[in-house]
Amino acid sequence: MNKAVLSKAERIARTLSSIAHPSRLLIICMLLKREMFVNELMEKLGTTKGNISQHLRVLTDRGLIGKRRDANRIFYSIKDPRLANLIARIKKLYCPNFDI
Amino acid sequence: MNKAVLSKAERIARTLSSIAHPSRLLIICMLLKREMFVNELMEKLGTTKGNISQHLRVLTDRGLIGKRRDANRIFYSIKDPRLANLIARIKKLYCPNFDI
DNA sequence: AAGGTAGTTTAGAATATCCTAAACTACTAT
DNA sequence: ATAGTAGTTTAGGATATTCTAAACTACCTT
Repeated sequence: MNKAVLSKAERIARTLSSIAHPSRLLIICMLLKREMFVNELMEKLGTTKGNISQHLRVLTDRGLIGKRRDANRIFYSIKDPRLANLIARIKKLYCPNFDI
Repeated sequence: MNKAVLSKAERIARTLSSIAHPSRLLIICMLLKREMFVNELMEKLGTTKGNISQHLRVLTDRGLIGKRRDANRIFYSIKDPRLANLIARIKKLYCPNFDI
């Protein structure tokens, strides 16, 4: 197997891995509706701020989401709106009645 | 966060995880073109048969691929052809020039 | 400046994933 | 029956993820 192909597969796999976690998938789904700040996400997901912050960093590092500060809140949002289509297709294929 | 929603997110994440590995992603891409048996995949990916077999089991357990035996070869193939659309979209989004 | 609110980072333990090597099973051919 | 081919399974160690708890940074208000 060609080396270039392998490294591309690695890149895609790395990006997919960032989506392939229940909390991060839910974060993405919520952010696709509107930008949110950490405390909001924390309450919705029922975990700690530290944990949310770690997941947000994974998504930020992979370039899926971005952030902006407003006073002492930090708002997160989806960077590429085409992600909506991908998520929609994933839902449709693997969990048709998943509506969040 | 609703418990039903969480378990659906877990199910989707679990499926995505099975795709989110370089070797398994490449296996899926190759199987989307035609069914293949283990030795073929092994040569293409340049790894051991044991390793390939383990990856194939992950994909089989998640229901992404199926198998049939022909003599002493076991042919693997994609179960749901709609997976092609999903993979195509993933490629387009995260690695436009990934052509395998 | 002091205290409160919002978020990040770090350290560490628990768990999961991955690869290798070797043993094992299933089928085929002679 | 024996040997060869194709594939699976298991055991293990190595590495990566994940969560929790606690410390830390940044901004705001009074």
